[in-house]
Amino acid sequence: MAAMQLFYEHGFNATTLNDVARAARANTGSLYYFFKTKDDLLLAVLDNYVQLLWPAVMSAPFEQTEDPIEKIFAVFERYRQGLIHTGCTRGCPIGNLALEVGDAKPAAREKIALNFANWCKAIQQCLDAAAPRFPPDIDREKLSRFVLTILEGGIMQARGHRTIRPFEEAIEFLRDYFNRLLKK
Amino acid sequence: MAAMQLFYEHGFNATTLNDVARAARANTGSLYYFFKTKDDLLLAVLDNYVQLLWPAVMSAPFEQTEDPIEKIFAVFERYRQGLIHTGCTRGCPIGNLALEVGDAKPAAREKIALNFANWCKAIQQCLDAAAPRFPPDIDREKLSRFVLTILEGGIMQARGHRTIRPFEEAIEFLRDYFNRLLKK
DNA sequence: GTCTATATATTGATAGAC
DNA sequence: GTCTATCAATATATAGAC
Repeated sequence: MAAMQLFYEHGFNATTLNDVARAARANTGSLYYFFKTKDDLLLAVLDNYVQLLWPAVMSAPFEQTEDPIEKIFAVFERYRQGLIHTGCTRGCPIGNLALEVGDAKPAAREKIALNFANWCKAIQQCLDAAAPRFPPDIDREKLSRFVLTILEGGIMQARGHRTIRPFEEAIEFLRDYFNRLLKK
Repeated sequence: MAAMQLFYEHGFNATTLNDVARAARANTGSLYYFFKTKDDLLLAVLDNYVQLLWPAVMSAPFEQTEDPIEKIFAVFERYRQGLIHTGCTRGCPIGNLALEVGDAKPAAREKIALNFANWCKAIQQCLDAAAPRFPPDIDREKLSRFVLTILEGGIMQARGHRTIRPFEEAIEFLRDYFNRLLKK
């Protein structure tokens, strides 16, 4: 799906159907055989991201280590490598779309929320696996959302400053928070 | 400045100069007397946000309490009220622009980075004022960026889910982290 | 400085041949 | 299913009167 890459690189509004068709080595007319409107194409892209969560995001980092907490940091390391690889010009495709078209397109926003929720569920699996090490009053579902908060906020600043440092610092603080949270 | 409000509500690319002119009760032709291009208008808007940091963002929350740490949470409360007031459809105008046009327009990105840096500086003033209560190995400049990370990440999820909860949870976790960090 | 009018390009989308 | 051709609308931007 060529649109996925283009929306990721330039955003939804800045990508024309001409761009999409050219990248797919087709013509604009052909696009409309598959997608009724440009918004429909966006929804298809967001559905695609839902499908890609495990194969493209979680599976590799999760296999790198047995420790559930370290799995989380392996996921962050994957995003860190992505930022470095693009010179901190691109971050999280879902986060980008959340802020660009979130409120204007209800159907898209719901799929964005689903992407967020599924991402958090994967992280919560790790937190649950380490449940005995956490204080009993810690809500691990909320904590999984806080982990995403740190990821997205760190990515945003890395892109804003075009340097990986704010993202790396965010990882360090998350590490410090976990250290203070987890039983020794 | 009408463009500021429109970029905030609909984003940069989704706002036309016609929209801006109409909101300013003028005509598109008039806009070009003040701004050479649409990108120039964006830069002016971002400059405006730099000027507004203290009068429109920091001053009121900072005056609400003497405790420097509570000043920070007063700032978060201000953003929380903003989210609630708009039904979680709008968040941080700088964050929006950072992810929508950040990499495509270098001049804009630099002004976005300046907005981020100044925001963090204000927060760091609070952290420095509470310096003796922090562990000596805590880098308060980095911590100020982590505070922004949590703000922006929390706003993003609040908008994605169209509910204030993720933002409120982020505040709770920041509070918990500070509690664990600060000397009793 | 603000207006009207318009140039030029591009947009999302459609029609119909093959 | 993919193409060519094209529509109608809209975009940014300009020219020149007042």
